Amino acid sequence: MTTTANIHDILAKAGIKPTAQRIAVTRYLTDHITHPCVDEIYSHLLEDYPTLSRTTVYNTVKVLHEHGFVNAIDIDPAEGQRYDINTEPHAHFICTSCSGITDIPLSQLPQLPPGYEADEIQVSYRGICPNCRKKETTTI
Amino acid sequence: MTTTANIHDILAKAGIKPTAQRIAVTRYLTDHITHPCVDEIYSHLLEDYPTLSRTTVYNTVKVLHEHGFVNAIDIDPAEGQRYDINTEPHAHFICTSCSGITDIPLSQLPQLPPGYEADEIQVSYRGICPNCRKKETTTI
DNA sequence: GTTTTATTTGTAACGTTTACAAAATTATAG
DNA sequence: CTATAATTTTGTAAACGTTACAAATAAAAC
Repeated sequence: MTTTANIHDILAKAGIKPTAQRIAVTRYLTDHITHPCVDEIYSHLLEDYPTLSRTTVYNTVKVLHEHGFVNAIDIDPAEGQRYDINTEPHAHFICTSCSGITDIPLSQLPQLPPGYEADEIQVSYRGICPNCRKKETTTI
Repeated sequence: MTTTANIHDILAKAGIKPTAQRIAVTRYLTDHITHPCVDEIYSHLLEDYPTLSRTTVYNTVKVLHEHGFVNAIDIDPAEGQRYDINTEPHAHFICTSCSGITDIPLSQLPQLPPGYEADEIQVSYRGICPNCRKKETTTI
């Protein structure tokens, strides 16, 4: 279980000053593994931190990303960048019907030709998720 | 070889009225497989089509995408969506040093769990390309 | 040739993100 | 403990890619 105290220590150990705002953002990301965008994090935290600024959330996810604590995932430029605290290699399935994002395990990573070395891999699928396919066939 | 006449017929056959602008945009994409963004297409075509509108380029790539003639690739939300006339499954290697995008063959597609069916797959790597790695080791 | 339809154009607006400076907070030194 | 310095947060303004929309243009249908 990732408590506030844990997050405090993890940030401090990485040289990131563990301010209340940074802990809150990190906590939101660990508690909501739904690949939220900045605005989602911001509006949810606003209830508990009424003075929170959107810029602070942008700054924080940037710091977290630079330290490798989160992955920035490029799904749709139109709706803003999303962030994923799960940095284990895995794929994302984006349902074109319900817009839901499902984590898909990657049994084996696609290989790169010799000479290339990757720091980050992103694999994303687009299609109809099993849930929406079910609805389609039963209601139509 | 893909001539203007070819493109004309391909668009017409798909039910897309082959206007001069649409042919020009499609031609640019077939001649420049460098995954250009809308603005790149627009500014290059502006020389030959001085009245061309950015909106027309947006409209055209949208139509081409809807008909499956191009893939929209999500690389960096900050710099706009890129388009790829090569719709064969392949990966993209983005060099964090020179920002170049290299096409990488995909020997085998990552598998999806049962129940999922994908219309589109995107695989992207981020790292240092062989070219930049060479420069690093020789100049430093 | 006139009417209808489709396309192009240009401007305005939208949403996400960055730049920036002022305010607030936290750390450091005496 | 107080004064100073450094860092962080905040809020506004601006940048950027993109979309909405209506007027202008071009093409098609009759």
